[in-house]
Amino acid sequence: MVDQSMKGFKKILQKEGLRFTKQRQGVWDEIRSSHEHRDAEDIYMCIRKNGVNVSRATVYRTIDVLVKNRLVRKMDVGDGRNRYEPRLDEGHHDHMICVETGDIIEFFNEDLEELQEKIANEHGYTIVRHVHQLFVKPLNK
Amino acid sequence: MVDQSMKGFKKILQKEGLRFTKQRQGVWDEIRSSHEHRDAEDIYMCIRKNGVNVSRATVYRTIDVLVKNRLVRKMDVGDGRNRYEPRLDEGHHDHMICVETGDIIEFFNEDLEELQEKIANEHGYTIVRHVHQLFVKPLNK
DNA sequence: TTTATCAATGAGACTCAATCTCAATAAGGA
DNA sequence: TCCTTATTGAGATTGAGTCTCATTGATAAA
Repeated sequence: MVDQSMKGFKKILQKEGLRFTKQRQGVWDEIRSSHEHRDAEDIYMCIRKNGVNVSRATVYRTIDVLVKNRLVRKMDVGDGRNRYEPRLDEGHHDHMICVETGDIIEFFNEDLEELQEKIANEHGYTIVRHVHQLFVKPLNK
Repeated sequence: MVDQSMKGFKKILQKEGLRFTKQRQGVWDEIRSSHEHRDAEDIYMCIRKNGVNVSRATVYRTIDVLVKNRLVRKMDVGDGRNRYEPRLDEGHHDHMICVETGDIIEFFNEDLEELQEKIANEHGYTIVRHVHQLFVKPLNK
């Protein structure tokens, strides 16, 4: 099986006029390896644990490229540290954040997406991107 | 006409066991004076321009009290600086941010609110608060 | 009024995620 | 191999926001 997402990464580097280095590979490998919503420090530490020598600067720089090219999604959870998740082929979703446990639950609702666009249109705009986070607590208690 | 919102502010300070001082009054007066979405530095500078001697520390501390007691709404626009707007009696709304001009447009849609709660319920949660921002661009061009 | 008590303030130190600098290093083409 | 140019990384810097603590101010008790 061909490593499709690494191919896509190489294509993006090429498009951006950037070289393929083991540091950049390390960053993308690490982010791809998990569907969790992780912060830059966590990603940085894990790459080093895997034996790839990399600096924080390079991690941030590479993440910027990945975010720009939609291989990674950046999310601001409101605690000062951005979180990152790979955008493989699952399609769009938003997040629900449990205020009691910190759990992050993904959700997607087509009606919601349509309604948002409709609201923007009514104001003379079209949506470029959106941030939608529900801070929630469990129902049963 | 009685100054209703200043009364509310005094009541809140009392409830929190805090004294009514001219610095705190200055912060609330300044935020109340405009419906714009301003950052702390802007609010701080304006208070000083109005002749009230206050420090950044006091501005931040007072804003915290106001946010906690829902007299002020804190919003993270994603550029590192939080914005604040007074919560007078207009009720809830979300924001649309124009990526071309930086304009912030307020909107409210009942269906959207209901749909969100429904989605949370389906996952076994209830909404405590939510962040919903549409980053948009003008339709006509 | 005097004294005691405790909250409030503010200047500046500090935090911490993220960005920037720039000398050293590595990649890739000829 | 040599050469050019991008990349890297250690550490400095930034900037919003928070914290410290000595001083000030308000209130209460006597």
